[in-house]
Amino acid sequence: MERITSPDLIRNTAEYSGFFDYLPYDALSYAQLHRFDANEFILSEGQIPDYFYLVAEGQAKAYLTHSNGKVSLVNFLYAPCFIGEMELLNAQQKAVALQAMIPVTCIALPMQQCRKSLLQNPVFLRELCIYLSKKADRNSRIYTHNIAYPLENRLARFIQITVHNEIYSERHTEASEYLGVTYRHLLYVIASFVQRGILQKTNFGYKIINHEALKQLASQN
Amino acid sequence: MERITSPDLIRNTAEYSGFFDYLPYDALSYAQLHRFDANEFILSEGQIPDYFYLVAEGQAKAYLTHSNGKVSLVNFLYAPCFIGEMELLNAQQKAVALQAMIPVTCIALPMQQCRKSLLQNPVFLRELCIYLSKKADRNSRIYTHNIAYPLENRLARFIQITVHNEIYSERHTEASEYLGVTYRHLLYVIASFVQRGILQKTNFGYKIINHEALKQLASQN
DNA sequence: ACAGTGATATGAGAAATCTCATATCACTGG
DNA sequence: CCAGTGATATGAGATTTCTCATATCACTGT
Repeated sequence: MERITSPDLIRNTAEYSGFFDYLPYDALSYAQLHRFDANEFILSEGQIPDYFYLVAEGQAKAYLTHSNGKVSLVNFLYAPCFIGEMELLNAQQKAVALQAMIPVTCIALPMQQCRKSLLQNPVFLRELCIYLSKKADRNSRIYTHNIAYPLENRLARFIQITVHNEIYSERHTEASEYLGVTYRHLLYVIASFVQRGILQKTNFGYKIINHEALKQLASQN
Repeated sequence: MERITSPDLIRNTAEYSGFFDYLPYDALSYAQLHRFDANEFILSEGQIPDYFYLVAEGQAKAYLTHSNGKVSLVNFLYAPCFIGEMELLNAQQKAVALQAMIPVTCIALPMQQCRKSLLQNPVFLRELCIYLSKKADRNSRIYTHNIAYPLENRLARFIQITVHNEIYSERHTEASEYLGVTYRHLLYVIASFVQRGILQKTNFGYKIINHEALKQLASQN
């Protein structure tokens, strides 16, 4: 983790990410930038964070470990988002692990110094409420969809969400974790999509050939 | 739905439920009580609520309809909780349907008159943040558990959560909806529990006979 | 009393998903 | 260059879960 304390850089980042509009001025005066490399752990599981993070750039994945030792991917976090809000609110549960998937840049606010100011600021609290309510809603819908549909529909949807330049290139290991199925089963369904002329394997991923069929599968929601 | 406007009754309810401590006084002056009978719809799907509800008593279930017409149970709501927070925050997504499972009593705050006051009150906003963050966390853990474990573990856990006086008596229709499995499959696993001496069928539900075995199954998390 | 409706219960075959095994490829560090 | 590691890919059998069908029970309203 790299720490940056240059006020100009912090301010630029805050403005660029949109966080500047609702951060109290005195909280911002304590801010640092924390940069994490890809694959670095932003937080390990159960760790109590010293900083409230506003994720300005990057994405991460959240893990939790079940009591039988099995590790599950909970979800992906995409900037702009928050990390540590439960601890900020003194409402902590056992923290999940967070691992950067690509380089991640956070505006880091030390909790001790900033908690009071943040928790008395209605502008900030409203934004936090909006973020949390959307997060809760989105997760509920994802969860409900996952329970209701077989993998082929869920994968189609996942492909639509993650496709870039017509190419689906997520790591199967991560996709299977996220979709809650075995690697083998994911591969089986992908092979089925290829056999059905929906996807075509290329050197750098899978190209979507039949958008309509994919859309049909994805829209079973 | 029954409306009550008696200030004494409203105040008593607010105090009893704990909501009184963080409702702005001026919001409370607009409050009503709304009472819903069991099975009554508190909100239908997609309905934009006129009131922000603080659920003081009772429980409800939340449904959403997928694009293929399939209806899924999203989760159960237990008092004390909120209804309509996304609309209050002007962050509405398509609303889920909410149906009372038992009689439900809500403190009803008209959004138009109360929004401004509520959204400027740090005490209220903090409570809302805490509620939303716990809700998001709890849902994520439930979702992750559901994806990671087969039905027998999930059912064991569900039984532990809902058992009353040693008796599990949830309606199979609701349990199967909630657990995201077919009725038949739920019945199959329950029959398996009975055959294994974990549960015993009685006239009014299933009695837990082997607590240790149930605990073992439930704690695979 | 009876029809209608929702809840409960079982059997059987089909389909989705898991588990295990095996192999190849790509990248990294020594 | 090579060993180690993680990612990708396939086959096959086992297990979990779904679908369909059927029947009975309990309750409600006419």
